[in-house]
Amino acid sequence: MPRGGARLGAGRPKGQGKYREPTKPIRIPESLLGGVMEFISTEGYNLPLYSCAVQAGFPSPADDHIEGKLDLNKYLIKHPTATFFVRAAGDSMVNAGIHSGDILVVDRSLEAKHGKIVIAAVDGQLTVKRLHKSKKDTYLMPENDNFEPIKFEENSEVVIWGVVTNVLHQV
Amino acid sequence: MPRGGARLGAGRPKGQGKYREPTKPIRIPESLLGGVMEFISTEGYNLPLYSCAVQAGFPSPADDHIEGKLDLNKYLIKHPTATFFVRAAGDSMVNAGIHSGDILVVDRSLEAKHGKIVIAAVDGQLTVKRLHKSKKDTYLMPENDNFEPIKFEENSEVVIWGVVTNVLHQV
DNA sequence: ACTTTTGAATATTGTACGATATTCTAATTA
DNA sequence: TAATTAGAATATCGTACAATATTCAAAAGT
Repeated sequence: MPRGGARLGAGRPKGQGKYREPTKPIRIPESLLGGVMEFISTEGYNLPLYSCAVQAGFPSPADDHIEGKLDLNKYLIKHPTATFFVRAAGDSMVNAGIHSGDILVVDRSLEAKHGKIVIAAVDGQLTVKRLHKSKKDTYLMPENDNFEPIKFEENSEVVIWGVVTNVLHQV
Repeated sequence: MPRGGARLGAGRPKGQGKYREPTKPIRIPESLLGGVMEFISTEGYNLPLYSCAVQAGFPSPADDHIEGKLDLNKYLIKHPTATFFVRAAGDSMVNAGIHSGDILVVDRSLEAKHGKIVIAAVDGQLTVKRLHKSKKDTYLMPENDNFEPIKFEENSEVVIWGVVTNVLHQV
């Protein structure tokens, strides 16, 4: 004998799947499969960002500190095709907060303006310096008194690779 | 009349597709579709890492500086489910390379050992300090002479949230 | 002999579909 | 009347499949 029957609200409810939301099948290159799986399982590496800043009003519980969610790749990399990293060596830029071993995020698509910290190839060697432009000359300035400025000649072997946007320091 | 015919090597060659390699269809939650697309188009945000370090032998062209490829999320986040970020405020840790406005990567799964920089909630307020453990006492030490150490009592309102692994500084 | 045309062969790709999982309610049972 | 059960309804998921794209070389044309 029949049981159940036509009625409103029968059937499996939406959002009961593995991801609690609808999905779409798309094709993934095999080499990126693992990465995509991880990307999904971490929800796109969107991790919470809290704030140390003093809150208005009375001292508040933990949740009130939350500022939002952050994906480091999206936060640090504005132009994926124009970005690369450089591992800093030496202490010529400690005053700018760049220590030996730090990873520098470099954007090749940004204009190398006066005052920006840039990566330059000098004599086939990569160096990180602050760009100092005046009406007459352009210099690559270290931020450490033990090092000498490098004069930037138009037809010299000095090539600016890109502008440093962030420093990743290991504590 | 028939043309062509059975023969070796006929047909579309492998690796001619959009991704130059075989693909597999998998289901993606709709909310992550955009992120996954971006992830694929940037090949998993794997960007080149160059080295400033002095190379052995004669000055070398650009390619010789390459150290490999780097995905920031993988590099900075070892335990995705236990990691969160904190935006630093104030100057109490400048000597440790932490400036106001920096993003701190915090791993909740690491043990807060002596000497580690930690995020702690003190009076409902998040602060970043260096953990100083001696036989008798535990202190939260600022790395700036203008600030006072905070004594860590077992039953106090001080709770350690996690260990700072990296500092992301904007130049 | 060289060029062009044409169908065969095979990789690629988006999506339709069968199988499964889950939940609801009416019918049945205690 | 309350607890249980079976069938209906519908979302979900992996993958098979049809349609497409691309290349190759034999046949036809010049």
